[in-house]
Amino acid sequence: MAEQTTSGNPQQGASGGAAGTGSGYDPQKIELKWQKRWADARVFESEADPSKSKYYILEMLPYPSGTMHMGHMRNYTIGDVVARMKRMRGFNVLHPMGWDAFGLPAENAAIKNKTHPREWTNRNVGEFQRVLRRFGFSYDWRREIWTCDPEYYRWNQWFFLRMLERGLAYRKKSRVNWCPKCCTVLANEQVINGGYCWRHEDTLVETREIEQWFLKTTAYAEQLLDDLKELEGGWPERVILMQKNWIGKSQGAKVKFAVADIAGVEPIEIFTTRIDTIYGATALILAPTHPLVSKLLEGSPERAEAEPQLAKMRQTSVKTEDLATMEKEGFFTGRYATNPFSEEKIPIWVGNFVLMEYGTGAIMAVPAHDERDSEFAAKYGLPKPVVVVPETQAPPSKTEGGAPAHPIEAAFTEYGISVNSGPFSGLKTEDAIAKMAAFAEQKGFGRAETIYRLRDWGISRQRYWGTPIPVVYCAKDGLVPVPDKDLPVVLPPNPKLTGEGESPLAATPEFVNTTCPKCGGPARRETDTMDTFVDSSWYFYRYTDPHNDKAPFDSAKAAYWFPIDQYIGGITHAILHLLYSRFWCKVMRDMGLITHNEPAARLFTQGMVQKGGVTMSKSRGNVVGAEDMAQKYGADTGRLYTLFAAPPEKDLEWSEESIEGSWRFLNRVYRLIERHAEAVRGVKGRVGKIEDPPSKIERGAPAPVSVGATAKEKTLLRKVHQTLRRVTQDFETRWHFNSAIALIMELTNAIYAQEPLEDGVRPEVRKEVLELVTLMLAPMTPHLAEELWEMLGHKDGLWTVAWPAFREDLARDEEVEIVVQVNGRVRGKIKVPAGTAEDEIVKMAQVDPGIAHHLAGKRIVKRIFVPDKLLNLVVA
RNA sequence: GCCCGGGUGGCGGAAUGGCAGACGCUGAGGACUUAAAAUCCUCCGGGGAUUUUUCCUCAUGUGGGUUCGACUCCCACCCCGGGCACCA
Repeated sequence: MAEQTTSGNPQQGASGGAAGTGSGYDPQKIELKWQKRWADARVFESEADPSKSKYYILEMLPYPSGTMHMGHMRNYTIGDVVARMKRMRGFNVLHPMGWDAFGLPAENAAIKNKTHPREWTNRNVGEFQRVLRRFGFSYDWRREIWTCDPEYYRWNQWFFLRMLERGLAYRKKSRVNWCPKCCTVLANEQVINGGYCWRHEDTLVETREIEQWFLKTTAYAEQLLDDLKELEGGWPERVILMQKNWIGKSQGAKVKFAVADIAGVEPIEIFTTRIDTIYGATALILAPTHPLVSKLLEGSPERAEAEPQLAKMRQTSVKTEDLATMEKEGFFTGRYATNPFSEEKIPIWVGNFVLMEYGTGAIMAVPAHDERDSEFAAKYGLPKPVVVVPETQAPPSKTEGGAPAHPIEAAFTEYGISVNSGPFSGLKTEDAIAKMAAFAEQKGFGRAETIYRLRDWGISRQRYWGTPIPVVYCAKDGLVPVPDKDLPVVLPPNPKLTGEGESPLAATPEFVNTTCPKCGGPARRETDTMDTFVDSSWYFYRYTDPHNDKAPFDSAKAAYWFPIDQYIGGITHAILHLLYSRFWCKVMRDMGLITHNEPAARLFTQGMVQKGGVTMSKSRGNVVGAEDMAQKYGADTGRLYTLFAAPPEKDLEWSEESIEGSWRFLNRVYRLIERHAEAVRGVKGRVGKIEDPPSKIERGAPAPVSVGATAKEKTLLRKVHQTLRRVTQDFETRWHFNSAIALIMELTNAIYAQEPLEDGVRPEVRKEVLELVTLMLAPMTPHLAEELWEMLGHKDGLWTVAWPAFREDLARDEEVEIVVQVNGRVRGKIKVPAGTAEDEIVKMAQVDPGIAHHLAGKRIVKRIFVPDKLLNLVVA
């Protein structure tokens, strides 16, 4: 930003008045002026009103950290354009903003600077607020939310208690991901790149066993999957797919294998999607962390050899990315299990590729029909009996037992026909799966079952800057929920934050020591705080009723505003935030707070802003500060460029050179209107108001000159109404803001081409044209548009004005250019009055010298005619 | 490995079966100016023909296909980005 010191510098141009750009466009002055007017007129404040059509548009709430840069602004700019457009379209728009204000960075900063996390948070929120206001976004600031406000997080606690009552919150000891830098537990989803902390991408995550609080997201697995259907068409396909994969539904069967030879050991339960291949199982393989492993090794002849290997497997860090390529390793436990179908004894192994977290932590190995098992079997010399053959390859006979003459090399994993499978031989795979599962259930050693990859949501964090979990532990009464009337359980004001050892709350006696709500005796408070994804799982409901102190929100208000009509945010939240929000919504529905199934009807994921080919971020040091931007060019130029440089869903490469183009364009528009403002000021202009019905808005467009219009006037009116038609489309249906801006630029160029307008264009036509330019820009560059609107002689602010309706009669072309092709190649163009008949155009084409010589000596065998557009003559 | 995106001038991008490269940036030239900036105008994919006007031809990652006509639809492949991944 610094090296631009030519006198074309907009800052000089702006502050120096007419110098620099040669126009009086001074964004610093007009932007502040209009922001103040909007605030004074309370333009963006809205209330639930069932008599009005509502539109709830929401951008994901930011985590206020560091400097706000143009990467942040893209999200809000897109949202603001849509919000303002919908306002102009007469919708009652809810467009709120708030702060994801709890979280680790605040606490880490506090540790580093020996301050309180609140100070860091306050400072950052202050900066973010200032920048968002500086950009003129149309938020209803009365609804602002800070998630670290006790009046907000008390409802996190309230929800937690409700979930506890419903059995959706529970405590269990579990292996957790522990980040040594954060000194806290991470959710599985916060472990990225196969074993690294999501905040410290260079820090390997360890595992520890701790008592944790969980929310039972798995109880809703089927609904979370099923209701994705409701989102089709409204959410990006890939987000739906990512959610689907994350939930990971898998239909199969669980089967119990009895352990042979040793008494008192419970059977080993495996999960398989291919129970039909069970006659081909040549081993059971357990996860290294499977609870039965030690029991099996006890007294086993293989124990001495096995134990060191087991120890090694258990400690190997779980780097998932290596997992996929890692050599499959295993060892024999010295024990055998009985295949309940074949009664065969098969060896029990332990394998490093079997995951305790998925299924039952144990599998049956079927080397002939599974890739991994095949690989494993090859390495350790396990047999590979074939039990399924392709349907095309007719089974020789219902052979009983015995492997085929030659072992197969590759595993056959497709469906086919069962062979060598006892009474199930000869069945098609689908039938075999159904019959064998039924058989297992009938005999009591198994059943068909559906499992999910989705796991319960671990919400415990051993940190200070989050929502305290509202339970106490009493020696007499055990775990006791804090009664609603005692909420919120507030954070102690002066914690000792060291970043080491136990959690800060545990180290604060005045917080920990309390009395039992049941017996009044001494008790200890829970010292874990909640994952901040809890805060963001329902904040958009609070916006509908932000100051309610009786309930998280009023159901009637939520019913009016919900579902969110348009949610906008980064693809980075495609899984976690959205999945948790969907879960929360379903829980609230089951509690009777709301009636809908899904919180957001439409989701838009905008692309990232990059500089130098990488995503703009503070840590990469390639940010373009939003405030610097506003100071140099003004907010409107920043907004316009962000919209113009790329379509909103694609990544945007920031270019200091290109932005000059947006700045120049706005100046060009300003000069144009400045030049004609005086002459048109007294003329009657547009009258369409936001609250008017569509028919009146249409009439609001003056029909100034259908009689006696000059050629210039016709050209201008046609161009402006054609532009309006296409821009309206780009805004409403496609969100192609970049091409909408291109169209307005083209229009501006066309107006300039007709200068001097005084010569042959009456003031009322000039006014119509300039007003439409202004209105089309209004959602994108609202400050400039207000200023221009005022210059054009309007007393009422633009916020009272409706989006204009285009006039079909004015947009229609009188003369069109027909493209003439011969055999599909363009050979000429003919200008004709609109609506000219095909035959006529063919005649003209045949005598057109440029076209005629392509037809010479040939016969026209076919004609394709697109009225007012194209004629294709096929010749032979 | 599987699943999504995407590949168009020097650059960002436009064109949802009908003139490929709109619009903007960069660059070149011109006007204005004592000069510079700003502003305004013109040109700007490759090759070829032509004295100019102009005409032909190739070109949207590669190779096929459908069609009167393909950046657009279909098939195969290559490359780039993202997601998932011993999921039993």
